[in-house]
Amino acid sequence: MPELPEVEVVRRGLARWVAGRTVAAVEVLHPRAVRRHTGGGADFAARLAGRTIGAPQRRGKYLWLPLDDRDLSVLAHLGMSGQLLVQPAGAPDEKHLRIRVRFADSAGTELRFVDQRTFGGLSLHPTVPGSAEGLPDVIAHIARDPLDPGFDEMLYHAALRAKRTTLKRALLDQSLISGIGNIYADEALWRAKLHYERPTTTLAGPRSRELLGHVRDVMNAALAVGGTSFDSLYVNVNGESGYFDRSLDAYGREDEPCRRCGTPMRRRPWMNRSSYFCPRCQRPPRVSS
DNA sequence: CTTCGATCCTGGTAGC
DNA sequence: TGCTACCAGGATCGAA
Repeated sequence: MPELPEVEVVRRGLARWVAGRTVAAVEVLHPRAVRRHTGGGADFAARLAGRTIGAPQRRGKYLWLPLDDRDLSVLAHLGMSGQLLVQPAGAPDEKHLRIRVRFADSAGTELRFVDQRTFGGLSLHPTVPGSAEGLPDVIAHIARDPLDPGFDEMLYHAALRAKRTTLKRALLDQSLISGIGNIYADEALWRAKLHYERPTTTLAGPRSRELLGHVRDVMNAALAVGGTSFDSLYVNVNGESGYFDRSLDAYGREDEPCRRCGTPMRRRPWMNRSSYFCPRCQRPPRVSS
């Protein structure tokens, strides 16, 4: 499941292998992969052809490629299973190949969007006026992520505490703080010894800063390891958690001993997914919702 | 306005 | 063995 660290690794791969190249032709093989593009697949392909790709950018789990005149950007979201691969033009199509981008140069590689579950996709959007990075207008509401130098920490802490919700819901709220998904939310909460259902209103400033620190730490740790699975013809993305899955302390560890206290970890159904936590280190709030 | 839950999708696997 | 049911989950949209 690509969250911020995985998407950042992909961004770096695109920066190296795709930036500066001019698009020759685009092939949309599955309409769902361009469903966020209002004009449909043919329009997406026509508008992208002939354009030159600028420096890839990222905010949270969103990735985008500004185009030459900065009027439009290609927005990409990997969803749950999306991959952006740089492959030799002659390589056999992947089973779930959804979009192919051919280039007008002699490098011999093409960009492929492969996505089994089709939660992800590509689309073209006007950029926010004055945005140097070519921020697509449709993601202007997405908060900056905790690794962004422009992340406003004071604003975040105040907004978090003003929410009438629970900690994990808030961590997953991309308009409050972006880039966190189910895996890193559970990891950060475990590190902070906080229960996922604790009301945000009860989190005092110091604890909130501590939690944010753990979010950053776990993401940086994952990023450091994720970078190693990169090679030249494969813009990373193993869709999985990369090498970091061996370092997870909470996610997926039901019945395994807590790495701090040895108590068996628990899994609880939560919002049509799961929450993993240590019942001893992460005590539930007194008044549970 | 804010919060909450259902829904989209497909492949792997557990269970019968 | 072959089938069904369930699980993974980010973002969106409509309901409360």
